[in-house]
Amino acid sequence: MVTLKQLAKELNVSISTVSKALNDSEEIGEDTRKRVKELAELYNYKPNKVALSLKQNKTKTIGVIIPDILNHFLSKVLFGIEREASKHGYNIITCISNESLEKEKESLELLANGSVDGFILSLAEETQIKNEVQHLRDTMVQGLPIVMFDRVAHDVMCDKVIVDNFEATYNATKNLIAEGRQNIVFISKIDDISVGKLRERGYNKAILEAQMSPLVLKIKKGDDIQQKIKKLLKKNKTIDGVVAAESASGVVSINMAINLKTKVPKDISVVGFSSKAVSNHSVPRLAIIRQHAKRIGAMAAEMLIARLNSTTESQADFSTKVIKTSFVKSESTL
Amino acid sequence: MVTLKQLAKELNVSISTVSKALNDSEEIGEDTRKRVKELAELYNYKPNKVALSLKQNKTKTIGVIIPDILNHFLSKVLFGIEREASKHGYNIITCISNESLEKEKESLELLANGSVDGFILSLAEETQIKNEVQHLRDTMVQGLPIVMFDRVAHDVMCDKVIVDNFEATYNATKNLIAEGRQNIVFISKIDDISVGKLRERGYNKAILEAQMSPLVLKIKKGDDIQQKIKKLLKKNKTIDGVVAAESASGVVSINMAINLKTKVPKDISVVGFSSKAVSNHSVPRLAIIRQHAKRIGAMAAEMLIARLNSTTESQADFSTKVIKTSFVKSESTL
DNA sequence: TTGAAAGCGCTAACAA
DNA sequence: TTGTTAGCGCTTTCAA
Repeated sequence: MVTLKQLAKELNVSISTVSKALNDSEEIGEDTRKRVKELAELYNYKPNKVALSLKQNKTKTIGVIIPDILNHFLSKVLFGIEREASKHGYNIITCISNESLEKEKESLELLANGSVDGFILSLAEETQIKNEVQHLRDTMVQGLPIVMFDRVAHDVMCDKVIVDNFEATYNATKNLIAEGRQNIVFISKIDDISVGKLRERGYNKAILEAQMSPLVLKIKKGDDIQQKIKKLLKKNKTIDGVVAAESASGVVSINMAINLKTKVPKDISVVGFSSKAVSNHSVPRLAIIRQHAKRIGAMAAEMLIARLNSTTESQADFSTKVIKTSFVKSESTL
Repeated sequence: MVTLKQLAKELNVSISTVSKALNDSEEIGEDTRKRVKELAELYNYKPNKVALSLKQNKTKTIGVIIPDILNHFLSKVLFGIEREASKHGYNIITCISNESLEKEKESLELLANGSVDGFILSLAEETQIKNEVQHLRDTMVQGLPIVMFDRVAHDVMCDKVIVDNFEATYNATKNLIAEGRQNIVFISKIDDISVGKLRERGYNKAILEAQMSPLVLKIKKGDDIQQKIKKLLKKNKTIDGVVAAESASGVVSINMAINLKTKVPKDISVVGFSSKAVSNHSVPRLAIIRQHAKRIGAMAAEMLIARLNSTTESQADFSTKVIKTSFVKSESTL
């Protein structure tokens, strides 16, 4: 890489002259400026990012820590973050906690050494189970702002972007009830994390309000999801509605129901959190609760960048944005 | 963040003493070393990454440019890269080209200013269509090594990690033929990119060798995949085999066949490139050609890091690793 | 055993 | 209009 020094030497001027010329300083004479710029162009000079970061004490880089990149929702959020960040000239360094508290801590510490200006993160499952948040507080105390999304720690003061999980399943369940469904089951693979619990609660509330009794199927890591759902449907022939906490449960429910000669949506309605792409994986398509993942990511990035740009160390003005889900009907419900 | 300077001041020693003490230099006396380390511990001192990068002229950061993060295969590769990189103390900066040549160029240039030590990338669709590679060569000339994976430019000299696409579909198709299938169709959403073409060629070769005639369905962006496949199956009642270039085509084929009262695998066999997770999205499960995405990512990272660590500017020893696919049978074939 | 000083590449206050 | 200098945080050579 060419440096200012080399340009200066070749042009027989000082380093600062070159620097100023390239930054269009008024101080520099027209012809000098031109000469400098031409040579810089010729050599394809680009200011060294690292030197700039050191000098200006900011890196224009955001640390993103997500629990699982294979999760379609999370990778979509990442997409949203990347797009918004890059729009503002920020890069993102991505770390994957793999649902582990230890790895989350490690990544946070590792990047809190000047590598990034702030963080966007969604908590690891283990972090949520153990409810440990000290590492998050420590990071903020060091002057690195954090924006949490989706799986947030409510007792840490910071900016947050969340989804109306409770309302979403509450409404979805009410919809099925309004269709006349009598025996609605809630199926979830994400029973351990905060958002999973909220979704279950929303379902529960609607069921109890309708004086029905809740029925919940929890699918654990390593379970054969097809077998679990098959068993459930075979055992409970009266099930006529499914609310799924994530896409796999929804899609498999439809496919398995059909395999068992149940008509969808005549005999059973299925609705679940999912994306449009995955909803294609069943015929009929899954009716989906959309989370607007990209918008969540963009919003998180926006909030973080705004905070990084704000001069005032405004302490207590943290805000929580709720991105409302929307319901996309399909042929899997009446 | 605490700096060496602050520690030095508080301890009434020089900056270099502190630096040496923390790096366990032999030069420093036992007790001084201890005092320094204790205070550093107390203040949770961490060496500033940016300063180190500037000094040592390397960032321990890898730039990863991928065309699409919502693609399950690509995000799995990313996962593999991240894990391997982090094992070696490297961070990754992720840019998403969104299949655009322009964005790919931009990202490359943006990071080639000292932000990263090298690149791992998979080409954007547009880059492959226009077959433009100058930006890749330019980057390498600047001294930044590149490792390409999956969608590679064969006429750029660099390390590569690829999949045996041709052989995979050739063998898969031959398997279907061996089952006695007579009318096998190839379905693809990724007709425009190199790997898609290779997969089609593998299918073609097997078909022609068996003296059958190839039948190919191409699904374009924006197409309704369910409708396209439905139409195909309805029109060609004799289709008894499907080779899918990616998971969606495979899964939808099974689901749609069943919807049309075709028995899988009795009347029709389906096999396709996919992952275990997505193969769950049909009953019976899709028989899959596994690409070992994580291993591909890990291998790419390994190759790049090896090159970064090699002192010799060994020019002509670029290598291409082929990660063989494996076939995972299921109930969607005989 | 410790410290001073140079230098990585850059910007900016100040001097000429 | 141009140049000198200091400094961002760190390592390392050389001097004390």
